[in-house]
Amino acid sequence: MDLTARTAEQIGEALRRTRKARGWTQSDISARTNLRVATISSLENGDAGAKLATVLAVMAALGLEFRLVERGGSLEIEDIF
Amino acid sequence: MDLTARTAEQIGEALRRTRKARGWTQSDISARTNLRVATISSLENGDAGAKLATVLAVMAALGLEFRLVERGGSLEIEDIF
DNA sequence: CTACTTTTTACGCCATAGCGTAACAATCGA
DNA sequence: TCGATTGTTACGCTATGGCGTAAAAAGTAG
Repeated sequence: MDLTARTAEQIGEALRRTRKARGWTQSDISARTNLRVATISSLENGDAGAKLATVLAVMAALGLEFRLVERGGSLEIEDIF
Repeated sequence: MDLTARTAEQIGEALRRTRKARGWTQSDISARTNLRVATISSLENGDAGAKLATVLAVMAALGLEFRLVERGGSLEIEDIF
């Protein structure tokens, strides 16, 4: 499961996929973040207008963190050693 | 240079670091994104209220992309093969 | 110390995120 | 097939992001 994202749609997809992988509902995320289910829904559907705080809250609830990497940079040997 | 981020502050720092590494000014980013210099400044200083679109625009200008990874998950062997 | 560049902050304005609340639609299990 | 859970959409409301514009503050080279 590669969770690379350059767009709000890709971030939303990644969040939804992770949530499903955890077996959770949007309501579960809502409870853990104090965000409304509607907000989670909107975010998962790729709302680019969402606030960074909102994204970070959901990420935290899912136990995820961001890594900012060079575009297309798919695991080079220097990254390992 | 590890660009892992869980907070708006960390994202801002990562963006600023990358920009400096490219030898660019906020004004350069502004030109490439049509965002105001003030907006770039605010973002680099950790504005959690920033819009996702804003973050993504700056990321694109810097040639960066997001990777959503398990918290603390620092390169496990399964990620390589 | 002085000019120039870069970054930060301010003000008025408009657009919209996320809230409470609620209804509606879609998905799923028995 | 149907009841129930889950997800999407809507309305009015308040708060605030990012805009244009501008000025002040901080950093840098000479």
